[in-house]
Amino acid sequence: MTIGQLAKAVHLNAQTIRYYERIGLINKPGTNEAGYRIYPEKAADVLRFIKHAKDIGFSLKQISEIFSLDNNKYNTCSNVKKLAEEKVYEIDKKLNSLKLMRKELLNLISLCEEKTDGMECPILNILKFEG
Amino acid sequence: MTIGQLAKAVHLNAQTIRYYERIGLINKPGTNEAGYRIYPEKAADVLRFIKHAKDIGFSLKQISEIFSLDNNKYNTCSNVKKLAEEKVYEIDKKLNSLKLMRKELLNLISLCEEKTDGMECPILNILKFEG
DNA sequence: CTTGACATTATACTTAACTATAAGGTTTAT
DNA sequence: ATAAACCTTATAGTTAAGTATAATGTCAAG
Repeated sequence: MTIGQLAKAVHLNAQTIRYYERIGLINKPGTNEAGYRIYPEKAADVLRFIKHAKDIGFSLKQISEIFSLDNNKYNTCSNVKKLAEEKVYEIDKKLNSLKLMRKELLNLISLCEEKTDGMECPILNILKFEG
Repeated sequence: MTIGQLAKAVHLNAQTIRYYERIGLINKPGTNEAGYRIYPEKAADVLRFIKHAKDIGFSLKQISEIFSLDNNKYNTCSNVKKLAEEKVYEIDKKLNSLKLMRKELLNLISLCEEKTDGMECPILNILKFEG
């Protein structure tokens, strides 16, 4: 498939895909006689993987780290596995931060619910400088 | 406290704090006769809140949205509460994405563990274009 | 057989979030 | 009293991650 078809399939624009190629995040695909990039099915999976990883807060550089093992002659399955395990650990840290933030917000919300007349909004109170 | 002291307390640099003030994320504090910014204790809490929110993937703009209610004469406690509830919802979406990604990674890892001799690394296999 | 929708490269612009530099004023420590 | 370590504003530079533009080539439909 061409870059335009791929772009449509994964909801990215073609520029972005070329950009990913330029920075070495994805491999150069083969081209047809006209020099058009022709992508295999798998390319869409890779791009979806990237989008997904980005959505949850991984940088392109971090995503590259996972992929880069691919270019390394010395990589063994266990190296790759180790990196995947590190990413799981990073995800766990993010999960914990999010859960904490969630709890704090719910806490603020419940303060609001306890608010009685004449009292200032407790959330704003916490967020203001000159309290 | 001065900007330097505040910066040290929250592990940000002073430039960043001034930058936050410039973009309107935080309020201008009062100044002493020399024109030095003098911050109240609460400023550290606010900056910590910002760092925390940033860490888990909120942009400064999104954080501003929470704070901006502060400058709005019409804001009532229930508006603020509503926004906090929306943020909880955003957090929940992030949590779900992260959990999914975690599951996918663990899945890849278990494929590695099932790998037998002569087989290519299943993770790399999935991430390669020309499979 | 030409018009419009695609593709190519190369270069420049944009936004977010800093970070550094310059040119100067103030405070503290010796 | 003078040097170091702070503060001020204003301006410029940086990195990440795109997005847009220009100039040109290719392909498919009427």
